[in-house]
Amino acid sequence: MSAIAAALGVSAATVSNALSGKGRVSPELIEKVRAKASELGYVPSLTARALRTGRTGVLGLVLPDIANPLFPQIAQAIENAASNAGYGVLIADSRGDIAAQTEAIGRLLERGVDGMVIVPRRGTRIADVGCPVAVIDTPSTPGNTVSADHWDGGSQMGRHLAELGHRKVLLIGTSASSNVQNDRIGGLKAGLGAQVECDTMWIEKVEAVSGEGCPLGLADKARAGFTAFAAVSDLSALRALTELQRAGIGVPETVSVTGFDDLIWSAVVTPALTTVRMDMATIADLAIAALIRAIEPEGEAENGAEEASTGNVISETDRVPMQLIVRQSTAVPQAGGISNLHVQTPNKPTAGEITS
Amino acid sequence: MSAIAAALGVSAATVSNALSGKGRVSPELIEKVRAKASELGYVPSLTARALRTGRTGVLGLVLPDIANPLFPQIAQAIENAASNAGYGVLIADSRGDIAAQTEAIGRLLERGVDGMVIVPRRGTRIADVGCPVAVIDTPSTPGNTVSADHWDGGSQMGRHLAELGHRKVLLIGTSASSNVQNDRIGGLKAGLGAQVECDTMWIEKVEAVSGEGCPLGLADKARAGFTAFAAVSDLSALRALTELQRAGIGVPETVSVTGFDDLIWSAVVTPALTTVRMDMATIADLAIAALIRAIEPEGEAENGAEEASTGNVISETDRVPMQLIVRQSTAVPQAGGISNLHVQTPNKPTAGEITS
DNA sequence: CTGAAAGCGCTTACAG
DNA sequence: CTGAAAGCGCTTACAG
Repeated sequence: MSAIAAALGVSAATVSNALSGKGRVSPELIEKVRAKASELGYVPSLTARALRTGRTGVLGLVLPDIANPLFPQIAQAIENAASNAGYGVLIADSRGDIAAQTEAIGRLLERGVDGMVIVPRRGTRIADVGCPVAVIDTPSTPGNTVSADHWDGGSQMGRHLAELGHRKVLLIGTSASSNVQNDRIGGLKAGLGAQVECDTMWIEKVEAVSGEGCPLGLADKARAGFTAFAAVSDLSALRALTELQRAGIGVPETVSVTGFDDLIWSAVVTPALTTVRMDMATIADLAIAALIRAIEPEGEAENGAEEASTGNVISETDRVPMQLIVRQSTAVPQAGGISNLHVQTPNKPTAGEITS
Repeated sequence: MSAIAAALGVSAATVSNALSGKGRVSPELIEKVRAKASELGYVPSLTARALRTGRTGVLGLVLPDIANPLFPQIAQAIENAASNAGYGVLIADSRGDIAAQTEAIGRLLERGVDGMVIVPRRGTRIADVGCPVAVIDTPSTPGNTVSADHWDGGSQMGRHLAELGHRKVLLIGTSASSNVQNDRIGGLKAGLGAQVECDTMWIEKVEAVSGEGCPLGLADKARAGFTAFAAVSDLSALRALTELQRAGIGVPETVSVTGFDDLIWSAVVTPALTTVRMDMATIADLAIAALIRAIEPEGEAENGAEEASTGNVISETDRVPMQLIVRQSTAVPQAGGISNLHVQTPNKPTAGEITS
């Protein structure tokens, strides 16, 4: 910057004003400064700017566990939204335990992030940290900022299954203390309606398995009359699908298996999984926008409503609809259990049918 | 810092020296400064330090595609290694195309990262950027800094399959231009040995499928005598597994399916996948260590050898061994194709057997 | 062993 | 419309 100022015989202040468009500088000078800047390959020092303005232009992303299969979707969406808004993204891994989450938040704070996006660990309530925070959890969690409408996603799936004629459905979850899972299950039950019988099975996470793995007894469930297995995550759905297939139970002609999240493999397995997808791009855009509103001093006076009792945690409770992605034509078999009524989808690959 | 100095009646320089242990300050004063600092809840401004020292303490992580299912493993390992070394990690997504990769690198550079870890897109040769770069690709890629020994991983898998008696193996890859995949396939062939017949099938990535998906014709291959399907990624292995199961071909009693990378679901499917795992923790540690060696001015004179013709790209070509994880007891059936010679693994979950 | 001074590169009131 | 000055919070030679 001083090089530009020297070359042009003007002051650094003028160069700064010209480049930022803040101060009133004559159009001709602005042009000259710009030209010189690009000629000299000028790259502003964001560090110096940060020291002066007190803002680093960096946002933190705190996740319960980076190893989570959903992480790629989240990270990609946040990174994209942030970089469109001119912000960088620093990652922090809570590695499971809650102490590590606090520590991770602390590290980000030390690095001077202007705000952070937190996907909290189950049951964690994010307290007031030293900067604006957008929480992505579920609409039913207090202090949530923006998230997918998991309940609605569940209800879409439930209606879909009910419409296909399923009357006995097994819901599969992994954590009864997860707000997300409870919302999804609540939605599923509501969508299935009162005349559909359903049970909920809470399964444990598998650490390491060999051979036949850790069977859930799903074949018995199928024999007991369950025709649909609705998992609250694609990972559980995949576990169910392979266990059923292995037991010789045809999917989807005998039973249907559905998941949640549209993880990368769900379109790739045979048969592909019917699932519900979060609109992470929109969620990320809203989260970043909320953060920026809190960070950048808008001309207007402060809204007041935004920063209520939660302190820095922005509570707006935006609900972003989820998308049902139907990949199996999971019509329930006729009473009697004939297994080949199912109309095979042609082999030519076609785009997954996406409903609303 | 100035608050501490004022409270103690010393200079800011002394506080700085006391806290950093650089200058020679009397032990008693150091203690007093420390006490005051923690009493005042002093948090040093990393921004100011960065401006002064020219180093930000932040490393960039550039990935070909954050949506890649391997991303969680990589990001977690890098974040962990970096934060142990006192560095933060800024992420950048190349979102597939090569222009975006260049742009992502540029954004990180503008933010003043001290160095970066790049997992390059296939076929990309990382040129000299403005800071130290550690490249994670394959040992056979020129300019590679550290990576798993994919060839060795393949050969471990090949030997394993050969020992189990497989004599006709189908290798499955998705990209003939990928160095990683070619290394893995080269290793597989070498490990299988000359007396094992093998074909390589290059399959296309599935964008979106519905119903029966996009079958690879694997059932025909099984009928043609292939008894093992060795994919170079767990994703392809999963695709193969579900397609074979769907076609009524028993895995593992009729054919075996193996993958690579030990992605999260590979232990969860039935039957669990035999796979090969990268030691990402070690790879990350080596990458970060190499970066730090290049960033932090060690007392000694520069090594010379490290920064050869590649400019800032550190070429050390460390090979980190891979781990074979046997989850299926995939003994090949007796000649004649009887399908129930396979000894079922007991249902009790046991830890996956990990070999070297 | 300790302190005064300069400066990293910017931006922001404030004068002119 | 343009410039001189101060200062963000640190660290690093250099004196004392």
